[in-house]
Amino acid sequence: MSLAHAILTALLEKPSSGLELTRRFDKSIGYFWPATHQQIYRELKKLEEAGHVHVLPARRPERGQKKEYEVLPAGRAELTAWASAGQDPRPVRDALLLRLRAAAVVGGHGLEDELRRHLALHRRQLEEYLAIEERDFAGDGRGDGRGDGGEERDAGEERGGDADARRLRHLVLRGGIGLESFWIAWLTEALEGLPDALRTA
Amino acid sequence: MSLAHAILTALLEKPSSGLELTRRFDKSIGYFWPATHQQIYRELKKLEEAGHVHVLPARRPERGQKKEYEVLPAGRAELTAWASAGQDPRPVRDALLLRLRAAAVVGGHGLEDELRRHLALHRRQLEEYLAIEERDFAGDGRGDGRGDGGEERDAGEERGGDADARRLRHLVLRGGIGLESFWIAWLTEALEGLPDALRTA
DNA sequence: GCCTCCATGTAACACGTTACATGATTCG
DNA sequence: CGAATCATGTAACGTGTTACATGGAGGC
Repeated sequence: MSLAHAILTALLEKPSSGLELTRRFDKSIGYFWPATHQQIYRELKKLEEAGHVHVLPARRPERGQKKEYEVLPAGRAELTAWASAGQDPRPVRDALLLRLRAAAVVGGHGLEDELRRHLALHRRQLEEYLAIEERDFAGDGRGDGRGDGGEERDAGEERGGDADARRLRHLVLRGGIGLESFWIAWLTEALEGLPDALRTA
Repeated sequence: MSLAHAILTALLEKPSSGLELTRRFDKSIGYFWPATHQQIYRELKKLEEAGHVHVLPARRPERGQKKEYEVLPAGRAELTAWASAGQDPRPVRDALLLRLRAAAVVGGHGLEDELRRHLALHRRQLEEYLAIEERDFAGDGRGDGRGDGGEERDAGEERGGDADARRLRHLVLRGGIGLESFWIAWLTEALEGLPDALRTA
């Protein structure tokens, strides 16, 4: 039920419509829990049925009209409980590792290009994260910062924006930075040691 | 369709029944693409319908009797193509990062314990990987090794067991080691900088 | 009027998770 | 014979993915 809680978090930061949520996800929470608008609509409906959110009654309940959602006390309570609950990490599922494993058995030309392509993707993502860090947490030490990863800067309210919240958001961002850095290091190592049989040229 | 290809890889290394595959997954391929026996049975059925594998005709097609599967040429071709194909990395989905993000908004006592618990889990996984590396790739430099992560040592055949395959399997294992090491480092950093408001004691 | 964008949604499918069902074999 | 274990399988559900449908508003 992680998506529901991701939505509650985003809605607490700022009441929004479904599409607005989708766009905000794309540049913040979606970095570590992406979602399409279909998923979000589906989940908003369930959250409403559960009494965790409701539509702001600024009239207009028709199709094609914006519906602004807001978190209800029950939703906040649910999120608070979930944030502290125990939950095992998801098992790793990485197709690239799997493909290397397959290549060990059947070979695989073109793998070098694929590794380079992934390396470029991870470098781009890392740059994006670093830019956010520079913009929102400039001058902060590790584990301390302001903002969460580039979202709602325009909103300008920062109602939960005390130092602790700031530190937590920076910590999350540093998680993303560390992950991308790991993949870049691993891919670089992989490309150095790749058997000639799997090289492209 | 990664699971299907994971199964093809495992079956090429050694023809097996569904349950045998499940058990082998648990200590090798399952480290980066876990699967339950239900998933594996479902997928084996599809692979058989697609003509990628077939049941060895050592009689016994009844329920409750072992069915030994083997990869057909079409299955090997499919796997070879997949191993070289392009495929974007899956987006990250990490609930712990999400919960830290939620805690930045609604708080969350008990998070410290949860971080410590995850730290312990990742340390255990790292030790498991390192033990495998020590056992199967002892003395090898980075990116070169023998074995893939602890499986089928008993099989003793290693038909694809040339130096390249060995190196690839070691590379995959080093991926796992690197990932666990990253999480350990990040969790340690997180625990150091955790706001007092989120600590358990 | 038409096209584009905004916004909400439906439908169908793929895949992972969990619980349970059923037959065969072995061991006490 | 009963219980445990091996082995295969069904069923139901949650969630992620992809494609498409519908209506309103603004611009040309």
